[in-house]
Amino acid sequence: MKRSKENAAQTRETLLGAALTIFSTKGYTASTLEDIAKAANVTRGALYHHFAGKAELYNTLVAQAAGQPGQIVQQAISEGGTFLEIMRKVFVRQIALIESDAIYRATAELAMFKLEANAELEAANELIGNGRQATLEMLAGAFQEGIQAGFVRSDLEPVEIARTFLSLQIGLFHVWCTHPQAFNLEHSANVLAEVMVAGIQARA
Amino acid sequence: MKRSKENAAQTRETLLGAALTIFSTKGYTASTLEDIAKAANVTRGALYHHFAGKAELYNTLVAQAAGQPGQIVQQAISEGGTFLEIMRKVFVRQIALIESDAIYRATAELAMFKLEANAELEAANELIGNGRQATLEMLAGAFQEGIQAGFVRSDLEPVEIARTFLSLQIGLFHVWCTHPQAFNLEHSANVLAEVMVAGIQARA
DNA sequence: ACTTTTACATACATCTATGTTTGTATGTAA
DNA sequence: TTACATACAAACATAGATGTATGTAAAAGT
Repeated sequence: MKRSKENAAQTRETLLGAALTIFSTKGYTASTLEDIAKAANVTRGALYHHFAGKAELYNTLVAQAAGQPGQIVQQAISEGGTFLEIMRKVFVRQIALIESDAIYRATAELAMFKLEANAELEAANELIGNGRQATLEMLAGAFQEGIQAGFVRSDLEPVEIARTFLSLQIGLFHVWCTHPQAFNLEHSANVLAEVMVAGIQARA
Repeated sequence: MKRSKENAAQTRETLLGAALTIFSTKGYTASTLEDIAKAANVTRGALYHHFAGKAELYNTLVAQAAGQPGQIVQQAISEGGTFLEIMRKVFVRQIALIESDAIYRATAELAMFKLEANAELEAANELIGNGRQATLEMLAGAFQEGIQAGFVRSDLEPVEIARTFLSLQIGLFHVWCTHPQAFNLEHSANVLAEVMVAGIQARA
């Protein structure tokens, strides 16, 4: 039984992973610190050594995941291209993130759809809210430019279009979370992007 | 202190209402039967007399709310009209249901976005899943007809369009639940419906 | 080589929710 | 009007989760 510094860091990571697994399986509230410790092959003593409690575990997980969507939008915008290309790119990459990164996916599902009201978790919720707000504003800015450049129909407010975009994404994620085996996420994402783009582009 | 039959039925209703309120406020798992009983001005004895436990309270609530979305779709389709009219109608009525019926809204929010994993609640989840499946199929059928009638572009599969429709609705509901004060639900719903319809209709 | 932390395990004390049981007043029916 | 059922309240017994306090071996610093 070694307990070097690197070993301790590993234990910490293992605990975080175990926490995510247990949270996803049993839900946050019903998850016991004993469950998590056992899944990480340590005792609650180790858990309390690394984290103040259950809330800190959760907040740490969310902090790792939040911000990624915003980064995608920022990155796609900075890469340039026509407006509609950017939109598709963002949509596709968000979906790719969900499909490829199991940790992000589980965290997002947990935080967005599987979390009951909890005063202790305000910090994480605020983080998520801020991230979404930032994403919304970046998207709205992009739509604004798209309108001025003549790519996007001008009868809709940019913010509303951005909200449509976000809603579509979140809704698809939700539907897929509830019935993952019912359809192919990537395929549906392409259809949604297609419909969305067709719906907002300026008519010839 | 009367305890006639009618009075007992009233107590039962009060308990259900209190349960929804407490569930919405504290989340299902963290809600205590003591909390619920207290909110209904009775003791846990009364609660256990009317319901087997917490799960039965929840299942009863969901049973009351599930099926309403499907009814809206069915109703709108049976009323006839052009395809795009039907689509708008469904979208608007769903949103209206959410805005006008506080009990439905709270139940839906609870069941869709605020419920942690729980084996006891499978019955309710299945109910919801079946309802959504039925809605999806009805919508897909409508889209199929819309395509054949030439209203809807023919390069998309009906089921995928239906999923787009559902995702948009659910996503908007979710975004609104997390930031109810940030925007006007009805207004955004109209924009989404507009974008959606523009995105799927056959090009001239 | 000695001391001091670190990284945990173990044990304990407290609290809270649950389910059940028992008690009782009132309504209802024979 | 008497007998029983209903609708609850109150008390209890149990289990499980939390936080903390203590113990301990190995690692890290001196």
